[in-house]
Amino acid sequence: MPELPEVETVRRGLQPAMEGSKIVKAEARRKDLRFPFQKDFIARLEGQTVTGLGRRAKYLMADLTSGDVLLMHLGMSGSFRVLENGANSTSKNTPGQNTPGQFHLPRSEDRAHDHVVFHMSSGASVVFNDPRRFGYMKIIARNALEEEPLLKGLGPEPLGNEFDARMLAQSCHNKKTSLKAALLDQRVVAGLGNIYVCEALYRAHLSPRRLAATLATKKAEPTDHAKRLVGSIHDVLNQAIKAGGSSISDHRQTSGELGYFQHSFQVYDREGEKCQTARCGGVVRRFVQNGRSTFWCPKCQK
DNA sequence: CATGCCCCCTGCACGC
DNA sequence: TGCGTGCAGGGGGCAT
Repeated sequence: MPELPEVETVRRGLQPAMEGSKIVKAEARRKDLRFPFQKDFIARLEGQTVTGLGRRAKYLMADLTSGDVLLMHLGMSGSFRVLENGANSTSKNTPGQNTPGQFHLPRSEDRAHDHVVFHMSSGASVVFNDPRRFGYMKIIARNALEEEPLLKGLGPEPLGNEFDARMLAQSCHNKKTSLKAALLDQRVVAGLGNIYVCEALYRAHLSPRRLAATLATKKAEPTDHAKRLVGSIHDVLNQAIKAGGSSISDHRQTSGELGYFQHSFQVYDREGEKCQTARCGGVVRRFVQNGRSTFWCPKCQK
């Protein structure tokens, strides 16, 4: 599921359930996700109030009253869902349904691959589900965030103020890789993934095979290509966020609703289809680049 | 240092 | 129906 627009959609969905609420109980239902949970993972969560839920690149970051930050990554298949007034609710318990002090999900809501559950004082339960377990959670002291290896090398936010054509040209002018590989590199710009890189390159009419360095002049000044590309990245991300992200396979918003930006893909997963660019007449092709599928129109992306 | 490849894991679509 | 193969939104770790 999760590139920047999907993670941002998740953040907005979790905010009402988590911000300002206390984590009354936390459950880790296995010993690891991609990495083992820290030994004190549960202890550092229970009793803490979430004061804010932010996002950096594809990471969610929950600020806790203790001064810790809960870092969460969705990997390839991670998703959250919010169960309002779940069986953990202390104020709205149906008599006989729950033993006081116990925290259970309604039977019908307990699914395979539910690995982490936060029972919030609001009565909501926040459930992390991740079949492939490429996702992970890690608690970091806020004053140690700057040294955190997982975050350290991240480049600028693509929708942030520092990311512009000048900066993109600057970070690409010495690169020997393709434009596709450069945009997937989270140190160049943080938050794009395979779908949105394909879409942005298509919309900018730039070939994924083009050398990244061609975004800059010899003096590392941005070319028109760089300016066009930054515009396309902004456009595609903003449109996707507005659409609640993309639901390919089973990505859901936290409410369970589907995102719908997948219907707006112009090249991704459209191999063999006619190019949508006016008067192009090309056909969308697929090839493997750095081990990942690239979709593009060889006729109008140069 | 930069680059590219392998691999972690499960589920699903496809061809036979 | 069942089985084998390939592929999937990411990115850490390692060889080159």
